[in-house]
Amino acid sequence: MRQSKLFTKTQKNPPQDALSASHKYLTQGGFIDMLMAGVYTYLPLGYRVLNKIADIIRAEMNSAGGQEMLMPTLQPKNIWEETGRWETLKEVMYQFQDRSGKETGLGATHEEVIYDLIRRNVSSYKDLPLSLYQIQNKFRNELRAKGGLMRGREFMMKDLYSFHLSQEDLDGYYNQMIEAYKKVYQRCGLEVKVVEASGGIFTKKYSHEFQVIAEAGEDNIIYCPKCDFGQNSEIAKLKAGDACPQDGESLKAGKSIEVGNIFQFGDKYAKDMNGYATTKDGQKQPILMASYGIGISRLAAALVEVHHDEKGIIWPKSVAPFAAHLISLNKNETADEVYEILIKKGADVLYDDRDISAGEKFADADLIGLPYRLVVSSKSGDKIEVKKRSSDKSELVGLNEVLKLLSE
RNA sequence: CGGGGUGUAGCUCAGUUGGCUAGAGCGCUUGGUUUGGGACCAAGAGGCCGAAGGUUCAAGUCCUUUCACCCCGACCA
Repeated sequence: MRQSKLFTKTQKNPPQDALSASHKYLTQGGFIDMLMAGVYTYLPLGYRVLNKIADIIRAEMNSAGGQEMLMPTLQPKNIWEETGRWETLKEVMYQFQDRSGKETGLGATHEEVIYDLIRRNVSSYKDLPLSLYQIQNKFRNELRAKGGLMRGREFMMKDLYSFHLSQEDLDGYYNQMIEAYKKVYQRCGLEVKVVEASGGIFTKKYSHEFQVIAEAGEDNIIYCPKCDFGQNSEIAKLKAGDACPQDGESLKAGKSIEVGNIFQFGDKYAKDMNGYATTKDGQKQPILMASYGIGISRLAAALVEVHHDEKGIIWPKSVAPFAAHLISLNKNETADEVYEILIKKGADVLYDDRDISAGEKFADADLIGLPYRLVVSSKSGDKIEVKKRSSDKSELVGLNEVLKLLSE
């Protein structure tokens, strides 16, 4: 991508009322654009990040047996009435009448939709267990949207639902998903705590949250600084200073960002929505369900909260919108040639070919935060100056080495 | 929804006790000089001062209403 053709430009002045690092840098760098409070356009750079995250999630969900599909956002009242959630969720769900007067809602979550699908399509133990997911925008009428992508009214989410005929089977898959989630965050470059939490108004059963320690977070947790153990302060029986039940380390208290939440519904939906399947020996058994969510747009915000400095974002390689930022200085044609070669070799490069001063290019590169900065100028001769965004040191290397670096 | 704050150019903001044709920096356009950390010169374009109503000879400025955004709280798959 040539930066001269890139839709967005960076802003020299960050939006004044943006306080969190992610809100500030994502806006300033041209990753997102606010349409209304809590509702954002994902601009080309931002959408690339979300897609990188989504691809990692897809890979891990698929290898855990998940099948991707896409459910409707527009939903009828009747299925929500079956579970009583049309009423209990009315604060957070966008509900309205269409022009014929029919009560309709926008999807805040999809248990009702998917369970309706399951009860009509699953009738035998042979069809189970089953794991289905989607990546889609969710709508929640938050009392107060805040922090850019941190808490939106429309936001991108991966939601997976699993179905089982026995609690043992469900437990096993639930634990498998915890491991899959850990892999997702690890691959995205985030360190998470697996936090015990309440099921809220949605389930009486226990649930787990995946929390990233960050000052900008809205949650308070007790956590182990060494392992991934944690408890949400809402339900925590342990205190800071107590010994971690996993490794005995002294626990800490801190603010965190919830980037994932999983929980078991057990047979609630089977009872509310009449979902049963026949077992091998002809018995009718309730189809158990568990839900697993990852807020993708919030995850992107959390990444920025954790990976930034005073100049801008420092994207981990796996989720960066491009692998490298190629910069041409001193109006030389070599940079053009280098760009063409890199593109031909399949490298994922943003090329700053604009006719502006060096300082401006460096400042933009720091703000946008691609993992590698490649400078081609009269000074570098036939070499390329490579600098990691996370480091101050640079070195001159040949084109082949650059290609090797980018393909790692 | 309670508390606090802000709406003036694309962005960040200034605008005095109401007073002439509403300003700056950045960005944008044109021309030129520059080119390793947000360069410089010159000439331009760009505003119903968030909206509606009111007070006044006169409103960006005062009053009322309303809309929007931010922050704290409450809330929160």
